Amino acid sequence: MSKCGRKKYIRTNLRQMTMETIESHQDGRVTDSMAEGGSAHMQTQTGQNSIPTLAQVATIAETDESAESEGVIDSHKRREILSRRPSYRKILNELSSDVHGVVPKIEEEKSEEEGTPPNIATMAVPTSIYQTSTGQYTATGDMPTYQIPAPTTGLPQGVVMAASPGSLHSPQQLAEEATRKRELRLMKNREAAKECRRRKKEYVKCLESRVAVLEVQNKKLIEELETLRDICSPKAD
DNA sequence: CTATCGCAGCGTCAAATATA
DNA sequence: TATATTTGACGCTGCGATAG
Repeated sequence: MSKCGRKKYIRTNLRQMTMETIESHQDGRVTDSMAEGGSAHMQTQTGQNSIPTLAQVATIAETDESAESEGVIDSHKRREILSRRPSYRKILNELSSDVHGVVPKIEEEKSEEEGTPPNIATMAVPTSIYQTSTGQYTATGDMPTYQIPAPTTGLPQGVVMAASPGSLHSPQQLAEEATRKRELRLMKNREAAKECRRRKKEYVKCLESRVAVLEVQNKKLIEELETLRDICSPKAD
């Protein structure tokens, strides 16, 4: 693996560790029990648990160091270990149903009916609500105000719709059709990847703001506890 | 000035997941 | 179940910071 690729791999592990930590703190459950119960996590279709535990992830990161020198772990094995989590949208929605007001909620896309401009979703974020191209989010943290170009609903300019399959005759036409389909697929995936990365960034921001909120809450509760202790058990002087 | 590093973003592939 | 969508992983590029 290249230096860059490996760096990103470790980063991914750290993200999973962070999520496990945050979610465990959120509802007081330990990570393993979350994987078992009806939480936001899910199992893959093959029945394998999609969530590596903290220890597993740490082990992965450590073993990867040695594996790099040995050149042992291939990408397939990694994929098995780091199998996919639910989408960011899903995770956030799950979290938001647990803790209202603390976690932003990603709603389904309905910008068209709500009369938003065709290409720009204005992000007026005075306090705790912000909107994205995929819908409306709420957040308690200090979210930046910015504009996100809404995804184009139709095909981008320059894309010509396919002729009906029945109209194709020669092998050359079939090849052209295959090429066109591939280009269309690549273009759609390109856009999807951009959108996915944008969602991921929002997701990370939401988690960060949530951490900030919870830290403040924690601090207040500790102070409150100290106060109550002082009241209940005054020092005998 | 040049080499190196760290980071962010992009395009692509492949697999997991969602949906019709 | 077939198809569409989503996202992790990878490799690559460009940019700014820093050391030599």
